[in-house]
Amino acid sequence: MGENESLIKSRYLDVLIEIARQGLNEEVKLSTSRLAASIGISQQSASRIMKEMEETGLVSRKVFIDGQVVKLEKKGIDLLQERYSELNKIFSKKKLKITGELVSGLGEGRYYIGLKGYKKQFKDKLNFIPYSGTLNLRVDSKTGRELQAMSEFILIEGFRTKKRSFGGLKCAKAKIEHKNNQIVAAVIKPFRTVHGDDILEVIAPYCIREKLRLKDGSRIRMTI
Amino acid sequence: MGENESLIKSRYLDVLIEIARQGLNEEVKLSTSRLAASIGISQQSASRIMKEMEETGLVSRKVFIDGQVVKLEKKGIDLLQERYSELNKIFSKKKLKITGELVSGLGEGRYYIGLKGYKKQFKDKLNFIPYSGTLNLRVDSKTGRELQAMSEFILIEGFRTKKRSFGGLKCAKAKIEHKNNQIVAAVIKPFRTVHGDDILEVIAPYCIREKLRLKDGSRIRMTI
DNA sequence: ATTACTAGGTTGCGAGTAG
DNA sequence: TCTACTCGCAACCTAGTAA
Repeated sequence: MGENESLIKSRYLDVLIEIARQGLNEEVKLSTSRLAASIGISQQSASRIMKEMEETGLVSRKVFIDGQVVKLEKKGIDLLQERYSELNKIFSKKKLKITGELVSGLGEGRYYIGLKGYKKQFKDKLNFIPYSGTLNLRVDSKTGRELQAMSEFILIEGFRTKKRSFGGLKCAKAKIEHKNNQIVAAVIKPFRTVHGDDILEVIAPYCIREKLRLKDGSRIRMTI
Repeated sequence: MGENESLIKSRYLDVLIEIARQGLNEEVKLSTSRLAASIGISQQSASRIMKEMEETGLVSRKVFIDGQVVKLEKKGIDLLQERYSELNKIFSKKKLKITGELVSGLGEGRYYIGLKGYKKQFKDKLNFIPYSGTLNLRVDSKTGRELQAMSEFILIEGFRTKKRSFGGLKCAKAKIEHKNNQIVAAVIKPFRTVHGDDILEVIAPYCIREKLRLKDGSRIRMTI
């Protein structure tokens, strides 16, 4: 029944790159033995793979008695571009440097963070179990908005108990900088909150306020 | 005899990317089944592959009874970065747009291009057999220098006959733009030349001057 | 010099399952 | 849940070779 086997073998990517090096939008001469040598397989395998890639529509070929020319097809170029943008996302993550001033909260953070419905998600998604309490930081509102504009948030889902429902929140892993050390933490942004953009709620595996002997007005630096 | 098998399987790259998405320099939780699901293999294969990658030194792991955390090692990050820069080179090749004015040459281009020692290399490396003659283009010297500064040249080696030796040259594939068509060509840059940076010698599969009915002073546009 | 077939060995895969 | 073992079978590899 010839199922639509559209899974692309990882190996194909090596070949696509090898072709692309020589030309992205043109026919290039690439013999099976040269390809074989450059990606470290046998000439026979190179031959088979190029045939497969042609069948899959990644490349088109013109095979002659004394060689072949090959050209990347849209599907092949798309695959390369997808990989490129994945890697781009990984390596060009721009770090946000934030400086803020410690302020008093209302103390309700302590209550919410402790709830099981959130706690398990924090553990799974942030990779630490937060201390039951939040650190409230005042930042200038430009920085606050920049943070809001960030795309890469981790989502913590809301949940409901018999008595009431609790809203979701998004958060971003952060590192608090302190005497050349970095302390793992996270900024949380509840979807429903009383705070404006200029107040950040920060959680961490333990009580930062005590650990770093901070008091209201202390300045804290963080990277996100 | 346990040879130093340091060939990296293509599949490993998929895994490295998957880890890197979650954190480049930190321990991340990544269960074998979640990895399996996200790159489209079985849990068993994911388990085997992660073990292999640990042995190869691409990642380090801490395996617990109920999961594992994994962290990219230098070798793993290097591999990702290498790939990234390969793709970067491919996609961020900045195209040079050149406009020039046709001028008369000394006619010696015709002689050199025709020599077998060059001709075969042109065929192999440029993918066309050039018409025996060059098109001389005057460009402004800023453009000329930009071209010289380009990194990606194809090298044509010099050679010697019984009588004399002929010097090498570098060249760059180019497209001549003419009435919405692009004509394959190449700019050649002999290492020893009488021309300054402001004169480009262009070769093509046929006589451009006749084909496009050009005469001295005609303006030509090219992308490299 | 090419491409690519066949043949037979090797590696990789994942279902089943233990811990 | 988790990791990871065994094992049968499928996929993949390359040497030899034809064209």
